[in-house]
Amino acid sequence: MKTDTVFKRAFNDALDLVAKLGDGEQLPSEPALSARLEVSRTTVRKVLQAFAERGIVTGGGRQRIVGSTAAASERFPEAETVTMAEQVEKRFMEWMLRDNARPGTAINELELARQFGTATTGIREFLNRFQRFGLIEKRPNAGWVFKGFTTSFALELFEIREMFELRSAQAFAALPEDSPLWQQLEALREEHHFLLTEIERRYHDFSGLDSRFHRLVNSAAPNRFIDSFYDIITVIFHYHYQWNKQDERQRNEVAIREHLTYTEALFSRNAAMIELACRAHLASARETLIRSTSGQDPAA
Amino acid sequence: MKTDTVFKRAFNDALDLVAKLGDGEQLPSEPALSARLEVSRTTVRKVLQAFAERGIVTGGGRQRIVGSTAAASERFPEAETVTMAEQVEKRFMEWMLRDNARPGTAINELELARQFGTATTGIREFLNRFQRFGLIEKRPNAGWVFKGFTTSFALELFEIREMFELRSAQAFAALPEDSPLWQQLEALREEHHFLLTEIERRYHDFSGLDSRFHRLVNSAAPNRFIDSFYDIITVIFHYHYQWNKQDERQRNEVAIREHLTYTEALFSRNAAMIELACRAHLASARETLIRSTSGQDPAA
DNA sequence: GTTCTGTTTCTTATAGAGAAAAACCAAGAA
DNA sequence: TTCTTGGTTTTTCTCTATAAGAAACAGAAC
Repeated sequence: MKTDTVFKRAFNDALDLVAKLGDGEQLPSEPALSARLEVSRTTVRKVLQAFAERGIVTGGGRQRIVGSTAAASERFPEAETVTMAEQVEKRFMEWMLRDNARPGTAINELELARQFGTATTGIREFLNRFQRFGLIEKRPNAGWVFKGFTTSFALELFEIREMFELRSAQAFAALPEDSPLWQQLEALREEHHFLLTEIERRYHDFSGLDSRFHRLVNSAAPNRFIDSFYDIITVIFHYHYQWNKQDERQRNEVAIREHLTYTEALFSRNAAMIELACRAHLASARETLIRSTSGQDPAA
Repeated sequence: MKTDTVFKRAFNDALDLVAKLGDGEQLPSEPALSARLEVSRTTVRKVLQAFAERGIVTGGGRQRIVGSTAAASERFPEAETVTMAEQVEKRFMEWMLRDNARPGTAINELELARQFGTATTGIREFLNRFQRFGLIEKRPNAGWVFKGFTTSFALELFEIREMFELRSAQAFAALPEDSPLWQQLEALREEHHFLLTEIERRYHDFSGLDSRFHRLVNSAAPNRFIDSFYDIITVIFHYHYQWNKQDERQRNEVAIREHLTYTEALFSRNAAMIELACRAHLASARETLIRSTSGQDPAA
């Protein structure tokens, strides 16, 4: 059976919306809500019905009014708004990174399913998608092997990343003066400066900024394979950051400064400078990743 | 329920083996057969039992002898030896390339399942794996869209391919004199020459040679992401060749000559020559692919 | 005529089950 | 001791089923 996470998330979102509208106000139409909440009208109607039952809205048909219980109404817990597939991803990444799974470990669909409390179907689906990360390998009819979060993984990942990023950075520099990307770059520069002033308190926010920065650079000359590769980077770093807190503040501060140098170089449009700044930044990012790999490559 | 394609394929293979042994000969042990046929001993035993029932082998335990009916025994038809997943891939690629599906077409799991005569699970699994080809896109809770086998697909594919191949080719040139890869390259050169002499009759054989040649170049400095990307190339070309027969003989002859120039360049270890030869070959391969794309990119 | 709601139909996400294949275990033969 | 076979357990592959969610349809309201 499907989980009703979509409904629950929409319910919570709609609750915020209704609270913002205030008591006695008229609700938007179903199609309007559907667009706003980014779910189908079917789900909107289900939410609306739940609201009616709880007295959050009164009246029906075209006359739906925000009721008095709206503010007091209970939300669904966050945990119930994540889809099964997302849970599997999260749990698997934790298993891999936090429990420090050894290279060569056999991955057992059935066992993972039991451990995660889901059906095997979901595990299989995840593993099939996850295959492209280059961390697991399938042996037909005999399960999967974990290849290990090893040094050579990090090296291979960064070899490609460097090729892609250098290419995109040069493409960025070649952008016409009036490209909107320059303004976006300027805006990101501001954000970097701002984060630097608040670094003590908000250093965790760098992760998201990092991703947006590199995606912007990559968007100068879009290529679906590069985008897709960047998805891998993003996921790896996302979980990696959550798990490796060592020197986080300092690492991030260094990275911000590197981004700023890199940004300068882009604005200068000087190919040599760009290459230098880009290489320098990637080299230090690589170091960080390597330091947290298991180090042990499986015997060939 | 699982298909018994593994058993049937093993049965056929074992039949070949038994025929080669000849009447009255002793069979290898179960573990030996398991290794030879590349299936588990469980399957070997099932085959052996089937052989016993058909009188293909006589005796049991450690004394299994090839019987007289071995030569006359019926094989399972090829069609029954391909696994469901392989069938789905084949049918889907045909749907995409041969039926010339339009960019933006919605892909319906249920409909494909009906069309291919399989359960939806298998379709889902395939689509999830196929996602990395960059030809389809998932919209959560609402199926998949086919992005189209378009010109920009071909361009993006070849942009990456060129980056990877240039890098690998230079790495190849930097290989030590005594690397075994040089001999393999020499052997492939021979094969190219030989194929050229028989080109009229055997031009279809180029496809496999092409794949082996480029994989050899890539193996100079292994990188899992490059390998994985090359899997995509291989599959695309495999099906593309089956479908686009136009000028096949001539195209392949040109490509063989390009490979030979490319090989010369590698042996020369001259970076500039290598780049030139590699670029030239990839450019003509790209042209071929572009000519068979639908050409119509979806409106942005 | 456009936009809305009520209703119906179709599709996706997930669970569950069972046969095929692999992996394991123990006892016997070489 | 090492390899082989017979029997048992575990895991993968694939199908079926069903609630959740999207999409299509039709009539009503603006």
